[in-house]
Amino acid sequence: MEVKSPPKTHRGETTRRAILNAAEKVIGAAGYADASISQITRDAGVAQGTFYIYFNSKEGIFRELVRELGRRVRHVLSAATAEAQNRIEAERLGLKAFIGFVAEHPDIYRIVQEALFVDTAVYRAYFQDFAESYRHGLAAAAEAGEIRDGDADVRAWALMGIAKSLGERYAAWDDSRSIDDVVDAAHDLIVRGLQA
Amino acid sequence: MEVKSPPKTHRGETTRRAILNAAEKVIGAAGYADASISQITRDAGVAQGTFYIYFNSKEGIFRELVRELGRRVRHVLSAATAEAQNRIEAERLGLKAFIGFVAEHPDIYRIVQEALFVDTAVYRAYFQDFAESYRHGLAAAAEAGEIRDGDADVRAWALMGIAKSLGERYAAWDDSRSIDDVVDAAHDLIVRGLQA
DNA sequence: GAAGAATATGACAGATGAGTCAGGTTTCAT
DNA sequence: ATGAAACCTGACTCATCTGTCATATTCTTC
Repeated sequence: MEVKSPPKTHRGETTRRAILNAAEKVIGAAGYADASISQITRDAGVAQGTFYIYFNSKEGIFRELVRELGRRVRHVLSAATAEAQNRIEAERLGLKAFIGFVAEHPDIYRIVQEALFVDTAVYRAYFQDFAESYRHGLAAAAEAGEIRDGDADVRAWALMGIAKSLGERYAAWDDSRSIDDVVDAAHDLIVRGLQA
Repeated sequence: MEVKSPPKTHRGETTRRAILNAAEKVIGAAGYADASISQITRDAGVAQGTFYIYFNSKEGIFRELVRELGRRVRHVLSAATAEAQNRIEAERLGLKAFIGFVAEHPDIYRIVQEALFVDTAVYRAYFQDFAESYRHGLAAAAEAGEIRDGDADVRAWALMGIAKSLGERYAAWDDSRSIDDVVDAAHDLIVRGLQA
C-alpha cells in the first residue's frame, strides 16, 4: 500500500485533517526529529493507531505537509501579485507577501527547510516549482521589454534566494524591523538589478 | 564537564582530529539523524568509548564541526577577495569563490543547513558572522562612493541569500552549468543593483 | 434494524543507538 | 626504569519511539 486511500466518510476526512493540522503544529514547534507520533495524535485527540489509518509513516505525513505548504505559499503569492501592473511591481508585491507570510507562520519556513534532510526530492520539487514559474514571469517581462535581457534561470534562483534570506532574517528570526523598510531596501536593489 | 579539555598529548590530538574528520565525512554523507557514533568511530578507527573522551555528545561534535566549517569558508572568501580593487570586483570574486567551494564540498553546505535543526544558536552565529563582515564591506564601499548609498544590513542579507541559493542550485545539486556563466549572470544583477 | 464497511483504540513488539563504565594499554616526565 | 597521567576499549544499559494488531465502536445502506 504505497499510498493510503483517502477517507471514505466525512468523519474520516475530519480525523485526517485533525492529524495533519496537529502534525504541522507539533513538527513546526519541535522539529521533525523530536516530534513524535504520540505527540501528534495526542494533539489531534485520537489514538496512536489511528495515525496509521491515514498515513504510512512519519515521513509520509511530513511529505504531505510540505506539499500542502507549497500549495499555500503559491496561492498567497499568486494572489498578491495578481494586480501588479508590471514585473517590477510584481517583485515588490511578491517579496512583501512572502516576508509577511513567513512573519505570520515562522514555523512553515522551518518545515520546508527541514525537508532537505527528511526527503530531498520533496524539498527540491518545492523550490523547482517556484523557480519554474518565477522564470516564466521574468522571461515574459524581458520579452515585453519591462526589464532588460538576462539569464532568467539564474535570476529566478537569485531572487528566490533574496526572499528566503530576508524572510529568515527579518521575519522568522527577528521581526523588530518594519517589513516595509526591508522590502523597500531590497526592492531598490532588485529594481536596479533588473531594470532595462 | 561542560566542555572537554583539549588533548594533552600528540597522540590524543591525532585521535581527536581523526574523529572530527570522520564526523564531517559521515554526517555530511548520511545527515545528522542517520549518522551514528559507531559509524563515526569505525571510520576514525577507534572504539566507541573513545568518542566520549573528546566530545560530550553527538550534538557537541556537530557544533564543533559547524564552527570549524565557518572558519574554513571565511578563510576561503577572505583569500579570494583580498586582491579585489573595489567592491564590485570583490562581489564577483567572493561569489565565484563561494560557489566553487560548494561545488568542491557539497556536503559542507548541507551540514551548515542542518545546524538550523540541531543547534539554532550555532546556525545563527555562522550567518551573523558572515553578515557582519559583509555589512562592513558594503558600508565602507558606500562611504567611499564605490556603490550608491543604501541599507547595508538588508543588502548584506540579500546578497548572502543570492550566494546561498545559487550555490545550492548550481553547485550542490546540479553542476552541469558552468560556474562562470552563473556568476556572470548574477554579477550583472548585483552590479546594477549596487552601482552608484 | 441488521449486515457489512469504515473508522478507532491502545497495549505492545521490535529495533535502534546514545552514552557509560570497569578495566586495559600507552606515553612521558623524572 | 617506574609510576602516574593520559588514552583506549567494547560490551552493556537504558530510554525512546515507530509501526502493528486484535478488538471495539460507529456509520451507511437497504
